[in-house]
Order: sequence, then structure tokens, then C-alpha cells
Amino acid sequence: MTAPPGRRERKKAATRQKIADTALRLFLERGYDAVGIRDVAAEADVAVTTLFSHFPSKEALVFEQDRDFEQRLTRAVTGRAPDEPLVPALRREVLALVRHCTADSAAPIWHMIDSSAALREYEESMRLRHAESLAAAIDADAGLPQTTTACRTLARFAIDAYALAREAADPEAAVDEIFGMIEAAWETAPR
Amino acid sequence: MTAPPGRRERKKAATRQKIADTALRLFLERGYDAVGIRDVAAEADVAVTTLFSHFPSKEALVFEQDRDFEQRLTRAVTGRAPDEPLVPALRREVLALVRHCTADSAAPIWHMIDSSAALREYEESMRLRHAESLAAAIDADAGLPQTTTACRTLARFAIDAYALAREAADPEAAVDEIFGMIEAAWETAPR
DNA sequence: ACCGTAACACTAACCGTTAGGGTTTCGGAA
DNA sequence: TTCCGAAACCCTAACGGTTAGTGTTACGGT
Repeated sequence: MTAPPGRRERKKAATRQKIADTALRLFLERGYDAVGIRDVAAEADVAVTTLFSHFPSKEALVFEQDRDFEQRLTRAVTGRAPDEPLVPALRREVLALVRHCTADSAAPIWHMIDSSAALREYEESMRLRHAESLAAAIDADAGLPQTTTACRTLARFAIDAYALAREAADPEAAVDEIFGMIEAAWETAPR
Repeated sequence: MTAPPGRRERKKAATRQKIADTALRLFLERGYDAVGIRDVAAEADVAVTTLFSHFPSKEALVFEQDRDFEQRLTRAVTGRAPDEPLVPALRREVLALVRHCTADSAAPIWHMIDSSAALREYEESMRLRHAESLAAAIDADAGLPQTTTACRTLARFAIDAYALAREAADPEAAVDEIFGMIEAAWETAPR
């Protein structure tokens, strides 16, 4: 599938990694708002323009680790066992994602995100984009006769569940509670 | 209630109005991204700092007209007839809001918003803030035994309904469809 | 051995936004 | 009526994220 990549691509990946690592370290050390793009670039020993050729924005540096979020959600739909119903599969994946980001090791990062308005907003629009892909995956699922609107609704509800559970006092219980509601909603969806 | 406001407040309101009108006109004429804050300020004959003392950001200029959105939603909950159930009241209000913003007269503005990533993102975070107030209003409603999590979930679902319906081919049908799902979700919510 | 190009660097700006500091003008108290 | 405090406004200068323009290097395929 993937032939041993050449020196070129290895160097590129290394540069990207160095930028992301440096950025996250500086952000955690001094605080997101107190670190400028120019600081990150200097510390990573790259030009500012290079940084922006790897990452579309300052905020994107923070969510490097989170890159597979979108794919995990869509694959939870497209790659589930042939007879597994949709919503429980989604619920399992959302639960796993919530567990992952409420783990103790992730606490400093999420504390940083919650402290910065820019990061919170960025995350939300990111999740919305994810909801769009998820909606497409659900809509494309053969054997689901539901409306396109219903599919988009389900996708957004699932993203909501993730966002709300992350902030809840007991995240795992919140996933259960919200997905109970989603289950009922989906069963009512017209087809 | 409101005594005849003094000259001072009238002038302030006039300035604010002039800025908002000028901004919207320029945005529609030349496109949101093609008009800078300095352009708006110059055309409205105010200093840039004055503009930002009236509006917190460039995006906020566009949503001047939309200012009562939040209040309309919360009042649909807090001010409904004593015996009217919650979700239908919400549905009525969301339907009215969707009708309002899909009216022909509003088309150019919404086309502009949809064309600009900055405006789309701003709108979404704005709606999320609205969802928080709505959740608080629902939570505070006496006689509703539901969980706080369930209230926050309902609030977000209602906001989702608005956003999804706005984009749907048949917005009013979409409101019906989504609120059917929400109704089922809410009935399932633990109390 | 050579060429095309991908990755990177440097400079200089653009744009939204804010701080600092000054001037006018109103509203209410003396 | 007079005067004072403060609100509204202005100007200048900057900050920080982001991008365009233009080279330079070094890798990969011919």
C-alpha cells in the first residue's frame, strides 16, 4: 500500500511534527494566548510561512492530536457489523471519544481549550464540519430509508451528545442519557 | 417605562444605526470580505475605535437585525401559556424564526452570510450561546422535572432544528420533521 | 548529469482589533 | 446658572494572525 516514503516526505513529516510539538509545548508552558505564531515558528526553527503551509491556522496546531475524530465517527457508521443497528454503533463510538478526551492525560490540553474563546469556537466549527461528513455517511448507508433531513439531524444530535457529555459532571452517564433521547428521535424519523 | 431619552442617547443610537446601515450597504454592494473595517468607518464618518465601541466585531455588524433571536427563544419558553407544553411552544417559535429568515426580503443577507466562512462560523457560535440561555430558561421552568443534561440537550436540538431547516429545500417541512424527532426525544428524557 | 518542482526562507505587507491619550458635549448637582 | 464628571468621540500607533510575492535549496525521476 504505502511504499517506503522518500527522504523528502520524511523530512516534510518531521517538520510538521516538530512544529506541532513545539507549539503544544509552548502553549502549555505559557498559555495559548501568550504565545504568538512568530514565537512558535522561531522555536521550531521554521519560517512563519512554512508553519502556515502545514497548518491552516493557529488553532489547528492545538487539534493536531484530534485529527482522526472525523474518520472515527464516519467509520463507526460505514464499518459497523452488517447487522448492527446504526444508533448503538454511534453511541459506542461517541462514548469512546468522550472517554478519550476526558482521560486524565488529556486534562491539561482540554483545560487550555476551555480557557480560550478562540479555541472553543474553532472546535465547534470543526465539529460542525464533522457533522456534515457524518450526515453524508449516514445518508449513504444502504438499507436506511430515512430522509436526508433526518440523517443530517441525527448527525448533529450525535455531535451534540459529544459536546454536551464532555462538559457534563458525569460524562459517561450523559452519553447514555442523551443517546436514549437520540434513539427515540431516530425511531420517530420519517422514512 | 422609558422616559424620553436625552439628546445624548439619541445621538448615540443614531451613530450606531448609521454604522450598521452603512456596513450592511457596503457589504451587500461589494461583498463582505471585500469591505474592510476602515472602509465602513470612513463611509459612516466615524473613527474605527468608535465603531468597535458600538460593535464587538466586524461580524456583529451583519447580525444587527438578528438581535432579538435569543430573547424570542427564551420568551417562547418562559412566556408561554401556563398550560401549553414546552416543545410545541418551541416549535412554533422556531418555525416563525425560520420563516422570517427565509423570506425573500432577507435572501441577499443570508446569501452573503452563506458565502463567507467567517460569518458562518460567527453565526454558529452565536447560536450556541443562544442555546445556553435557552437551556437555562428550560431548566428554570417550574414543573419540568427533567435533568439539567436533558434541558441542555433539548436546547441544542432546537437550535439544530433552526440551523438545519434554514438550509433545507423545504424549510417549513424540515421544522416539522425535526421537531417530530425532538418531541420523541423529550418524552424519553429521564426526570 | 540534469531538470522540474516541492519544501522552505525572507520581506513586506493586509486586516481586525486594542491601548493610550486627548477633545467635545451632554446631564445633573451645587 | 454655573460647573464638574463622565460619556461619546477622535487620532495615532501598535499588536498578532495571515498572505502574497519572490527567491533558494535539495530531492526524485528521466
